Amino acid sequence: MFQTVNFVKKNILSARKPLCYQHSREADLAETEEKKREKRGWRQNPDAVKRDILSVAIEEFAAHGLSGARIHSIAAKTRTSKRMIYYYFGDKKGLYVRALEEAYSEVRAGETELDLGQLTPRDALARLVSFTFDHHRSHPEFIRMVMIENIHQAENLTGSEVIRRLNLSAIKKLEDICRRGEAEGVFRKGLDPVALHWQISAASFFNVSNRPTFSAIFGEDLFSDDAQIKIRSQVVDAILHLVEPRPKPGEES
Amino acid sequence: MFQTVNFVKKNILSARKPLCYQHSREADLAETEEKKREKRGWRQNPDAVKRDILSVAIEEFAAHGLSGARIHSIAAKTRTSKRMIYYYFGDKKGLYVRALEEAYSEVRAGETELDLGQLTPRDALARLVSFTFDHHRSHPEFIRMVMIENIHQAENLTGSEVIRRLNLSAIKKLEDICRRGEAEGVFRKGLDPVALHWQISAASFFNVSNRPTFSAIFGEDLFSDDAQIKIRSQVVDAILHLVEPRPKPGEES
DNA sequence: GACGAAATTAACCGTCTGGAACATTTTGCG
DNA sequence: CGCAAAATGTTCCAGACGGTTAATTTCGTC
Repeated sequence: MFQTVNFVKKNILSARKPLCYQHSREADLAETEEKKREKRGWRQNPDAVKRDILSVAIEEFAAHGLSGARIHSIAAKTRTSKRMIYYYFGDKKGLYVRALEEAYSEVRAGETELDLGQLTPRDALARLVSFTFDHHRSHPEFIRMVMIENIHQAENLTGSEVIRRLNLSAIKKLEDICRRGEAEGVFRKGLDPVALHWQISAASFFNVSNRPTFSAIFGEDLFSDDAQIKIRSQVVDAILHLVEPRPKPGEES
Repeated sequence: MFQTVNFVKKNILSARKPLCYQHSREADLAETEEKKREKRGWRQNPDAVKRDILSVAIEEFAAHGLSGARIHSIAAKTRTSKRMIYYYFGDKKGLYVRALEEAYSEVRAGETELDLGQLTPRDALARLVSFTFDHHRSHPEFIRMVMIENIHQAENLTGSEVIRRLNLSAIKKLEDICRRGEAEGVFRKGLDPVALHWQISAASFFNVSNRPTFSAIFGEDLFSDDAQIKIRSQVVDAILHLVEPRPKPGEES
C-alpha cells in the first residue's frame, strides 16, 4: 500500500481557502452577517488560526524536517497567511518547538486512555507493550518529529519543560507495574523501569522510524498486518522474559 | 561528557587549506617541483578530491540533514572548492546519494571482520548481537545518515543497487546461524532471519538514534559505559530467548 | 459609539544558496 | 613537443527563503 509514494515536491495546491475561520456555532446566522463582509473583511479567531497553523506545521516539519520545511509552504496549506505564523510563533524555530510540543501532547494524551489497574503485573506489562507498539504505529507523524528532533541533538526538546513533564508521567504506569510485580514476586528484583521503557520504545519506535529503509532493503513483508502482529508478540515475549525472575542465581555481568 | 554540545553554527573556519593534494609518495621530491607552482598552479588528484569531498559530505549531511547541509559549508571544510563538488557529483542530491552509499560501505566493511565460524549457534548469535550493538554505537554518523534517509522515505536508497546488495549480504551471517541452530535442534523451527535482524537492529539502532531525546528526558544514566553493557546483555538475552525452542507445544499465535 | 488593543492583510527586502558560465592549468599520449 | 581531454580556479546570478514594515480591520470595553 505504501510502497509507491510518488513524492510531490510542491503540494501547495488545491484546497481553496475559505475567506475566514468560521466560529463553532454561528454558521446559521452567518448569512446576514457574512454578506456585509464579502467585499473585504474578515472574522478574527486567534485560537483557530493557531490550531490550524500548528497542525499544518506538524505535517510539514514531520515530512521535511526543520530546515527542509518551508514557512511559505506551511502558510500555503493554512487558511491564514505567513504573517500570522510570525505573529503567533515568532520565527521558524519557535513554530517548530511548539509543533514538537503539540505532537508530544497529542500522543501522550492518547496513552492515558490505557487502563491497567485490574490486570496482573505480567498481563499489565504485556498489555502495555502491545499497546505502545500499536500506538507508535498509529502516530507516524509524531515518530517523525522525534526523529527530526534527534537529528538536532534534542536541543529544542531540552529547553521544553512541557515535554519532559509529559514523558516522565508516561513512565509512571511502567513503574507501578514493576513495583507490583516485584512485590508479588513474579518479577525479578531490581528492575529498572527506565531500562525497560528503553526496550519497549526501541522496538516500537524503530518499527515506524526505520520502516522506509528496512523495507527498501528487505521488502515490505514484515510490515503487513499479519507480520506486524507476529513481530509485536515477539516483542512482548522478549520483554516479559526480561522481567522474569532469574531461574539460576548464577551471576553473569 | 556529551551533555554540553555548545553548538557552533558556522564552523567554516580554521584549517588552512593546503594549496594542493599531495600524492602519496612524492612529498620528498616535492621541493623542486613545487616551487615552480608556488605562484599559481596546482596538482591534480581526482581520487583524493573525491574522497575528501565524500568524507566531509558524510559529516555535514549526518549533522544537518539533506536540506540542512550547505554545499558551500561542505566545500569550505574540504581542501577543494564548490566547483569540484558539482564537477564530480552533479548536484546536491547526487552528492548525498554517494555519501549515503559511502557510509553504508564503510560500516558493512567493518562488519565483515566478524568471524563466527567456530562458535556454537547460540554463542555465535550472542556474539553477533553484541557485536552489532557495539558496531552501531561506534558509527553514529552512519546511523544519522540512515535516520535522514528514513525521513526522506528511503527514496534515494531505493534507487541504489549498491546499498541493497551490501545489506542483503549483511544478513547472510544471521541466516547461517539460524540454519545451523535449527539443524542442531538448539533453535526453534521456522525462524525468520529477517525478523531476527529486525529485533537486533531495533535495539542497536535506537540506542544511538534516539539517545539525544531519550537522555534529554530520562537522563544520561543509561548511556554510561557500564549501563550500556547491561543494556547490551539484556538485548542479547532477549534475542536468545526468541530463538529458543518453545518449551510447551501449546500454540499461541 | 468611541477608542485602544489585538488580529489580519498586503507588499516588500536582504541574504543565502544551489548552480552555471567562463577562464586557466594540468596531464596523458602520440 | 603539441594537443586534446580532464581537472581546477574564478566569478557571477536568479530564485528561494526567512523575516519585516506599514497599513487596515475587528473586537472588547468603558
